Amino acid sequence: MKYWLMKSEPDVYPWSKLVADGIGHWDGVRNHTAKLNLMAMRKGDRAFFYHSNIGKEIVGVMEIVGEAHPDPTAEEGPWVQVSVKALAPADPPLGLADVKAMPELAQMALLKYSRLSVQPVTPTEWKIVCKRIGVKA
DNA sequence: GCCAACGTTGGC
DNA sequence: GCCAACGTTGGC
Repeated sequence: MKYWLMKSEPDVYPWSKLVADGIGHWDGVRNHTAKLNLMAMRKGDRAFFYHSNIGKEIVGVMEIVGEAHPDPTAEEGPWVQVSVKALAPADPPLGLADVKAMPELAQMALLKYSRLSVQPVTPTEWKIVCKRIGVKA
């Protein structure tokens, strides 16, 4: 199983909307590195839901329930989306400032590649973050 | 509102 | 193929 972190601006698509929807389609990704990560996802992988811009915190955990397939919102180019399902909310959420304050998370892509919207998380990082957000890893 | 990082575009 | 200009993301 692989682990990921996916960003969404909460005024565009917040965690609460995914919870309400049940299953969500992660579309709109227009960056090649992010696309490669989407294509590497497999059913059963887990991902953190991160609110960018507003909140700047990890707010929940998702499961990948549908592997990469064509993104219908893409007007040109072969972009892809995946399907996700909310598993558990972060209680409490883990803010960007908290991540920065934890030396053991200093290598997270969240800090190193701050503009990448779909990024991998190592199993070690996954475990550490889960512990902090009250979610069973 | 500003700025750093970084991707994309277009002239040459 | 290089690089300047420009656009976008996202933190502060």
